[in-house]
Amino acid sequence: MEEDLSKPRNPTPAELEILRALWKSPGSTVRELMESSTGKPQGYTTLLKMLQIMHEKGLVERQEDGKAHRYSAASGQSETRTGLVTDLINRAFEGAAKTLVMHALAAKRPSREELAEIRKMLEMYEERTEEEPK
Amino acid sequence: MEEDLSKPRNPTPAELEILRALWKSPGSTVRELMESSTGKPQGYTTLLKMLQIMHEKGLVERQEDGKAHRYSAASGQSETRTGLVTDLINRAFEGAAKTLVMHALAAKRPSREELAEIRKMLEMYEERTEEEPK
DNA sequence: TCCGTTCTACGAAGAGTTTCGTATATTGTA
DNA sequence: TACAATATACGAAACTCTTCGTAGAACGGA
Repeated sequence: MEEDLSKPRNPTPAELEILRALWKSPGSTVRELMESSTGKPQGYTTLLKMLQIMHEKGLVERQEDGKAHRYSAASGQSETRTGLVTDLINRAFEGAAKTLVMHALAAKRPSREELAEIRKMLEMYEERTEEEPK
Repeated sequence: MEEDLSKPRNPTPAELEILRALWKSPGSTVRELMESSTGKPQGYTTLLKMLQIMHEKGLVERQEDGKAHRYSAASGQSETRTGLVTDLINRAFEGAAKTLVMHALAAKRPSREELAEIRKMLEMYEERTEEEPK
């Protein structure tokens, strides 16, 4: 099968786990990621192999540092999150963000403060949507 | 590996596609699903095999109808959606529904009407959250 | 220089997902 | 009854994801 290098695909669960660590500590070596890992313990070569594959896929960038490599996420956390949400909205919510939002609220019951923040964002979008009727 | 039949796992992408058809037309036969399929064309036995596997996993129920089987989703659309959203919130948003909601709005720009509906839901949750401070 | 440490590279195994070919049973009809 | 159509069951191939063992290169200290 061909590889599509034009746009980065959404990360798999294990890849996302690694990206989370890289967003927190960009420019980490494999060893550093190993030692700061909080998830389930992985072998060193397992993590290395994942990073090699992610590099082939274009999910991470790396630079040499002595004999080791330092890895960073190729896309920002926000972009990646948007990609994941978009995929889920399309696959499970027929493209309707509204429906996903309703289920998110039902699933996680945000605190009063969080609800207020969401409402603030919402009002911002309401104003903006009025101006651009596309 | 052991099978966990206690709670239904989240469906895979191909499984979700089938579930969407079953929520729309419960009690469908394989042939009916084949013919009403809008996605990419699948072979008959491919779809049949998927349904057999989903039956083993407990994702669908089936009843005999003559020599054929009629399939229905084992869980409702809403439950399944909540499961998928919960998984994504945990894996990519550190458990914060608020952050996912913000990205969903950014990704799909809901219409003015949808925004108003979301805000209405939000206000409902704000009231309820006030009453139950857990 | 030699040895131990630490790194990358490579290959492959195991699990899960998705696809489909083939075999077999059942039904309805001429 | 015999045939054609249509159904399920079964097994395996192709693909992806995840894990890790082994090999070999590079570095630093005794």
